Amino acid sequence: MKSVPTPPAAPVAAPVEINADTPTLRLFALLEVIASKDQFFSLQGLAEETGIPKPTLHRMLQQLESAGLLERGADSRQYGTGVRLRKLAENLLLNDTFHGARHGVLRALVHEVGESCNLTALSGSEVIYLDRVETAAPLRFYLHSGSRVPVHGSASGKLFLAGMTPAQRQRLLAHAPLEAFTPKTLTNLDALEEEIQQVKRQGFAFDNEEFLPGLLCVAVLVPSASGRSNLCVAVQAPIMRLGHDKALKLLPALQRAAEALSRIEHDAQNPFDDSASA
Amino acid sequence: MKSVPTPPAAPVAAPVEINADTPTLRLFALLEVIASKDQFFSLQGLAEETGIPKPTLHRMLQQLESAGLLERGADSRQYGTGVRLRKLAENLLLNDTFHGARHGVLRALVHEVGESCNLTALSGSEVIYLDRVETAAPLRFYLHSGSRVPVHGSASGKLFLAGMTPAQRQRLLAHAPLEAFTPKTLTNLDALEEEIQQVKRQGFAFDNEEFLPGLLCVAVLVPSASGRSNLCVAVQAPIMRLGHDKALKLLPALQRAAEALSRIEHDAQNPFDDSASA
DNA sequence: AACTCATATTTCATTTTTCGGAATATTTTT
DNA sequence: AAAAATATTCCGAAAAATGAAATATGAGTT
Repeated sequence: MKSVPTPPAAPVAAPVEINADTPTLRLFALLEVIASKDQFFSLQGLAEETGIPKPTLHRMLQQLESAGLLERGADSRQYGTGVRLRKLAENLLLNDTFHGARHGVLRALVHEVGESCNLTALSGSEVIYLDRVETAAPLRFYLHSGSRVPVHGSASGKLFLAGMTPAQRQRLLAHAPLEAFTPKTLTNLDALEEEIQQVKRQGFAFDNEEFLPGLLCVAVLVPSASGRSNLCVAVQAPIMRLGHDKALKLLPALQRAAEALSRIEHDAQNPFDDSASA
Repeated sequence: MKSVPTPPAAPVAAPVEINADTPTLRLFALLEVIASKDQFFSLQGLAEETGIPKPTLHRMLQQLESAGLLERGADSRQYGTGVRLRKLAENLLLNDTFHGARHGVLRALVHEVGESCNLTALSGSEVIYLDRVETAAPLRFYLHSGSRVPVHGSASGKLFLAGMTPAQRQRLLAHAPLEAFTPKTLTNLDALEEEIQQVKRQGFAFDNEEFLPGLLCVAVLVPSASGRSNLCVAVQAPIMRLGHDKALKLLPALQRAAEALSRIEHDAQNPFDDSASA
């Protein structure tokens, strides 16, 4: 029996330690606690969770809010992440992947499969292209890094959705209609949910002309050591060159690339873990 | 040997402003500069670019490095972003389903009404743009999310003011004189108060070229389960395209979007409560 | 090897910021 | 209307940031 990939660690209220040597790093640690939430939070709640005295926490939050890093929700006692923080996060991911080892892996993958590939992440309700390497073939789609595509009309998007809890997924999808980009776009919530379940079972996702007519795409998640992943690798090609069956044959190469990408992060995190690459 | 004189170190005259009121925010602004780079950088280079004195910058970088937010390359004089920072960025985007959902609603609204729309909140004494989706029309105002506009010169601001008690309103407005941005700006407290009463009666607010000449804007509050709301949706367009009467016709669509936005937060009102609800 | 020049790091007195207990204010609940 | 919960402000003591100057390091050159 095949075990499903472990879902993210249960959101158990754990005693979060905000220990750092300097005020700034404490503030930063606070941001990390906040970034790990998928809910708005109140001063009181955060104070209890972190053990920071309320006046101190109040000042911290106020500072972050006035800087645009946090914002308050409709009920003004609730805080959430702000525009500025999101922009920083996007910039960080965008600029970070272009150079370095990840780009190399992507290039190798393109060389192996012969079609354009890209690295994607979820940002808000859209999928953003972090990096992309083009095939040499003359017929191509114009999609460069930094582009955004809808979550329900992209292979990567489906994978990210599959990694969420039903509540998170519902929050993201239930309040706005699913725009139809092509006749094949899944615009029905139930159909999409079914597809997502299948994606979860399979471990990979297709986009079969659901965003751009003539464009087929297969994606897999880049496994993350800790919890959910916010990274996908995908192959993309004109359907006349890459049909469904042929795309399936590329899966092993994709998986290998995903593993390699995963290892890059892992190695960076554990510099002493000398895994002998025999 | 090296025959090329000097690597064309760009005559960096670009004065990146690191202006913030607190050490922490300065540090954060520095991180933003760093995040916008797609390559490693040196202390010297950053110092020149930002104008921060070298000892200060050195301490900042050291602090960030020892916290794992930055890393140094093999050549120990080169800094780049660290795992921890990337992890934060990924988490941030991954968990930001609220913003994602709101963005989706906003996008649908823009699609429906054909003009740029935005989501605003009151932050301090100003209105901040939480999110914005542009129309495809070529003539547009350049207002991006994160912008701040005065409370007395924006449709959203008037709605927020209308939701306050007279005492709160007074406290906020008496603080500073009402700056005139255009000839139509309400700079007189009594006139503003009268307008606010009307807004309260109507349930929506206009900004008729009171902030930018030629810009018309209509806004409604996003109803909040608990009393006062700190969220608005608004349509914005050049007055030549969107007159007063035409704007009135868009109100139902706005209201519907506001309802949808309201539901997003309502659906997840009790984060820690999974059994006690009636 | 010795010198030079550019960059990196340490030192330290001064200024600025943070800290958080206690008091006050606001909102929600009873 | 009172009580309870939550949010915000005050303010003196403690901690941290600041940056000019001094010092250290290292790459390139003579």
